[in-house]
Order: sequence, then structure tokens, then C-alpha cells
Amino acid sequence: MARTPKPTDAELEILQLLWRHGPQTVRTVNDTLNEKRRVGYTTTLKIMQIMFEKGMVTREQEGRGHIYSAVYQEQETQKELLDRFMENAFGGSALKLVMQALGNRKTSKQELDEIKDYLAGLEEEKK
Amino acid sequence: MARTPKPTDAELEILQLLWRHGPQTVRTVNDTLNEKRRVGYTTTLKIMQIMFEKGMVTREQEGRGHIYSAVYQEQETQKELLDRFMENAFGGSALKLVMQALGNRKTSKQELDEIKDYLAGLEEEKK
DNA sequence: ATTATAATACGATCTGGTTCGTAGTTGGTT
DNA sequence: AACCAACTACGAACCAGATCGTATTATAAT
Repeated sequence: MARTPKPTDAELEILQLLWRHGPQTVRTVNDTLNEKRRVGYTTTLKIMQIMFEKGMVTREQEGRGHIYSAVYQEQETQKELLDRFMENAFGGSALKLVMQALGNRKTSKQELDEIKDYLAGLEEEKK
Repeated sequence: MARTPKPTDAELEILQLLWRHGPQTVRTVNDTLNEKRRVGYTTTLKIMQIMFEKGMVTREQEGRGHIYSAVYQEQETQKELLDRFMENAFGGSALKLVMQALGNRKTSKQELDEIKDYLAGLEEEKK
């Protein structure tokens, strides 16, 4: 029960929706998912039930059904996933990962500037 | 056969070793793996055989056994994985990913400097 | 040549994730 | 009260990955 559980791909897809649009019913989530690809209602239901058992979401009764909410915030979940990914794919090197993320990709000048500002801020803290 | 196959976690772990220490036997790979955790020899063998079938590694006979080599370079594989991960976990935002990677983590001043230099280089190209 | 050693090949098992069908329940409508 | 629509709960089926045991093969040493 201790740590924030690591979501699977299907779970992450649902978490994204809960983060973006707030607490929702299974129906709503499933409808949104079906805008992109075909998924059965009970499939979505099952996954959200599993997420509930794992403690990744809470739910409260509302009429006949439930309204689900994400337990962990987007950022802390992303941090966990990133740590794992950085370890698995980049041998733990944040440097390599960042360079790969910025390189050979159409990062806008504006984004680069934002990152530079962000870096400047970090340096301040370190001092 | 077309694209660079997406390695699983276990495969990636082995690829790391092939990238770092060059072509090796199953024995060598397995020994190295066992420095960190307990894995049976046939497990490692099996995975490397599968990787061979998938075309992720090549191998050449050498006495009784084989010497395995990675087919795809570290960087191109990392790029594939990163693209996928960025999409899944960060909704495709390189900016968010980079910030998360640099923030709340003990990135050394030296690493930060390297990144700044790298960014400066990128800006040059863009201009 | 026989044997011991070490590698390969193969298949069985286990686990976790995804998908969905079916059965049962409940609340709102008539 | 009876009915219908929508929701939940549950479990079956399927697939992929990981792990390992066993059988087979081949090399090198005696």
C-alpha cells in the first residue's frame, strides 16, 4: 500500500483523462476513449475497477453509478514513470535523456527559451 | 522486418550490456546480470534467442557457442523509446518531460552546464 | 574412443495485462 | 408495481513476457 503504484499503459490513458477533465464516470471515460479507438464499456469498467483496487483512484456513489477521481497528481506519477524509464532506457543519465529529447526533434525556439529560463532558475537554487 | 523493434525491459537490459561492452557470449551477459540480481542461464539464453529471431541482435559461431552483437545503435533505439514514452506519459510534450527530468532531481552543476551548452548549440542551428 | 563440460534448443509454466460476455442489481419511468 | 435502461460485478479467454527444467549436441581433455 506504501508507494504510488506504477500504472500500466491502459491505466495511464485513463489517468490522463481524469487529470485533464476531472472526476468522471466510467461512461464518460469510455466515450472519450472511443473517440480515438474502439473499446468496450466493460473493458474500461474493468480497468477502472482494478485501478480502484490498486488504490490509484477513488470513487463515490452517484445515483446508480460511480464518479472516479485520480488519487495521485499528474506530476508525481510522471516523476515515478520518468525515474523508471530513465533507469531502464538511459542507464539513469538525465543528461542523455534530455539531450535526446531536445535533439533531432522540432523543439520550438520558444520552448528552448523556456527551458533556458528554467535552467537559470535551477542554478540559482543550487548556489 | 521494417522498423527497429521495440525491446522489452529484459531485452533492453541486455542491449545495454551489448552497447557498453561490445559483442559478448550469453555466458558473459548472464554473469554480468547476476552481479545485480539472480537470473538463470537459460533465461538469459532464451531472451537472447528471441532477440535474435526478432532481428535485434546478430550472432556468430565461436567454438561451441555464439557471440552476440546489437544490431541497432543505442541512440536510435533510445529515440524510439523516448518518442513512445513522451507520448504515453507526457502527452507528447518535450518541455514537460525535460523539466520533470531536471527538476526535483540531484542534477549536478556540471550536467546543467553541459545542457546549457548544448542548448546554445541548438539555438545556433535554428538561427 | 570415451567422458566430462558447457553450450544450445525447446517447451512448459507462471504472471500480468487487456478484452469482453454474461449475469445480476438498481433507479427512474410509466 | 412492473419494466426498462444503465450500471456493476465477476470471471473466462487470450496474449506476451519472463523464468526455468530437461534433453540434446558439440568440444576438448583424458
